[in-house]
Amino acid sequence: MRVQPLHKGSNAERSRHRNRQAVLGQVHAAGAIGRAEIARALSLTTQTVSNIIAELSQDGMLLEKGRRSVGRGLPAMQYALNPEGGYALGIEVRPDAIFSALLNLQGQAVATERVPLNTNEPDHVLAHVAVVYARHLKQVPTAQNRMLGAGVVMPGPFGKTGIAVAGSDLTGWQEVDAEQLFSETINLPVMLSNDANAAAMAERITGAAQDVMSFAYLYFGAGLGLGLVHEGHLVRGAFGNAGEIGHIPIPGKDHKLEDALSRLSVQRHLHSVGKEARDIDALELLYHQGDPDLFRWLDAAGTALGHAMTIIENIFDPQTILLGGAMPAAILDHLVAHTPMPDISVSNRPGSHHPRLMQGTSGRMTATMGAAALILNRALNSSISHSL
Amino acid sequence: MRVQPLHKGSNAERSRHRNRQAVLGQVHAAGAIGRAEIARALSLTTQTVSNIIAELSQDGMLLEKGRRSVGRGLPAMQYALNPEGGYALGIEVRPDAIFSALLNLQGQAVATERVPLNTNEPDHVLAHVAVVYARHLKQVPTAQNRMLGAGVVMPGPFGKTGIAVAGSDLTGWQEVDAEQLFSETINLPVMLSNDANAAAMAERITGAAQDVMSFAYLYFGAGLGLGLVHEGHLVRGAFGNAGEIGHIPIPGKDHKLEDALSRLSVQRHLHSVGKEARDIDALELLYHQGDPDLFRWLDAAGTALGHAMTIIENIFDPQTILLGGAMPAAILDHLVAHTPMPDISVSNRPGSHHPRLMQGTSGRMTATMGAAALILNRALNSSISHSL
DNA sequence: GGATTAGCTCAATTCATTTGAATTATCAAT
DNA sequence: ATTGATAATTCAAATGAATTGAGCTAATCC
Repeated sequence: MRVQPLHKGSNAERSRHRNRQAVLGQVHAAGAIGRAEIARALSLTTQTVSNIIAELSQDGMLLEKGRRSVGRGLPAMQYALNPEGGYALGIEVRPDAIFSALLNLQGQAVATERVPLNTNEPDHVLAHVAVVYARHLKQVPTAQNRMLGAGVVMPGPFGKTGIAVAGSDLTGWQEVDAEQLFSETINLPVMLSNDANAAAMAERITGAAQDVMSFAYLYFGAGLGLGLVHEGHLVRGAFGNAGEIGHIPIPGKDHKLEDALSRLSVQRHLHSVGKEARDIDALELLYHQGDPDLFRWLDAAGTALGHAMTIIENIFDPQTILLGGAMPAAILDHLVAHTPMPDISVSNRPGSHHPRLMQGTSGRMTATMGAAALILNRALNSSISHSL
Repeated sequence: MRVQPLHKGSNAERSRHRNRQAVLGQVHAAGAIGRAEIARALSLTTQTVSNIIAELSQDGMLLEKGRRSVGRGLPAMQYALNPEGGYALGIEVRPDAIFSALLNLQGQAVATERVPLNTNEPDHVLAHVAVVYARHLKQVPTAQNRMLGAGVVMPGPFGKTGIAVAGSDLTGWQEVDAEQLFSETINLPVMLSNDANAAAMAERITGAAQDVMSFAYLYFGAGLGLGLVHEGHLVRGAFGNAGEIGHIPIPGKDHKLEDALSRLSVQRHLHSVGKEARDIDALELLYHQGDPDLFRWLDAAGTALGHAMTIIENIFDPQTILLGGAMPAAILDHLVAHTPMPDISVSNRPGSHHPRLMQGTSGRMTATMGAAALILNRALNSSISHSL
């Protein structure tokens, strides 16, 4: 068996590529920044950064934002990302629909769409994706020649495993190389991921975790997912299935974590008392009405969330845990505010800079935009050389 | 707040440094390998690799191992790591003793020592470490000018947390910068880590996980630790305390995982029935005698191990989980052979290349040698530029 | 025994960075 | 208001390390 090298060798051109990315990353992180400051941060000379910035401006990736005087000396010309300098497509394939979002370089959605599906077999899905993508490009003509790639979110786990997500699985996707298929269909580099990982990346690019290097993201999707970001990079696991936290057994009456902590769980609980909450809005309404059954569920969910936190904190020691996904913001708020912090945890430390539990982005499109964020992150943060 | 860049910029010299490391890494992974093959693996030209190999041979890091004919063409000159080309010091500080090991570039221990401690306060420990290090250098004079660095293992968790390891904590270490202190004392670059992470690195450098990029290592130390290696790199967590798995609550009569699965646990269990097993050898003896009390513990431990596996596999999705540390090999063997694999897991996949649970290195020095392996790994595998 | 294949080296070239000097714009002190 | 210090930036030359292309060597294949 051939042992694959961790990292390829470096040469002048690969250095330039890496430095371009690093410069973009600095600009993204700072919002607006001058050449000399970037040079200091990257341990490069101003001359080098100057050359790279000239190149990036030429390519339309950067915009001049005027000079900013901060003390003595020549005020530095500030540069910012040109939002129209690059675009990333985000595709989320669900059993019954495709969600799609086109993000610009600053992570803003410039086009979104939802396409219902009759069948979710590969050919059918791919055809719809091609059509949606074409529609986005027509809507945003600037994106035509500036596509960085596409992120695709599909329900995990990938490959054959002991977990069968009854009913929610896609048919006919087990045996195919989805990344390859999408890449051929839309003629872009594709990154495949599960919903939680993608959502975590969205938080890192534009959301609550922009300056957080290591964090965990508990994501309410169909079940309960976990996105792990360690030192700025996704922890995907050897087979891309890291973060299937919902299936972990917990002490208590419910068998698995997601039996107590998921959208399905709350819907089942409400159903058992004769109430229905078809979607996020319905749940939000019940919450604002102070529905006692919903609050009973929230109590149990909080306990489960405490267990999840103990596990995540002790195994992964993140700076913070974010809570987000397809839940009403009010419910996420409530959980963040009312979940008792576990004592027995390496994260139970005095004087911590970040709260241990924070609210992330809420809503239906979180994972879709996260899919695109996977690509943006690669363009702005990647230390791994692109496959060229 | 200044956002620290993920990666510094690159230039010709940093490229060379990186390429040198990459070449060393290839040689280490292959055992013996020719220039052209390295060049292919790293996407460099043979000329470049040739230059680097000449440099590394000059520096005494590589040895020629004769030509190997594999087919047509000029047989390639094989190169291997010169074991005497570099050394790493491993220090393990325990409450009552210091363990120390000097490893050569191939990961073999060329000197080991155990120094009992009266007190484990910083000054005292540092003085002993300096003495032991000097003794090693006298024993292995070649190492004098070829020290790559020192790895130090101390009982975690680091910093103030909600976990207090009653009695096993070191006194006076909470407020000091241990890495800094060790580095000043022995005048070497120092990497600080907990036992499980270090042991995991040892498995990757010389042990059962040499060609495994992502794995988890369950380590029997004082309690139960977890070392995580993801894509060849340790996952240390934001504050260096990742892997404190022992404190996770599990379903069942025991509160925490390490109440059922640790050396302390088996000793307590045996004590409760009037038996004593002071050390590893005593445990091994009981095992070979078929002691029914020990086997009762093993059954419970296996159940707990199953829980641990479910958590690790579903959160981290590793290629395999290794079991090692300060336990008799026979007991590790037994656990590996008799633990039922959890069904509900992303790792429960047909046709997997690695077994889901494997036996790692057993014995008292595992973590100590792992400490040194942290340094070797940096020299052979690191993608992160050394602080120069 | 000649053709083919593969490993390796020499010398020249190329790429991207660094170095050092010069220029410009601002602040601060006289 | 003038002068000096400071900082950002650019220009041109030098440097470091990789690539390119030609040539040599030692195996196997036919």
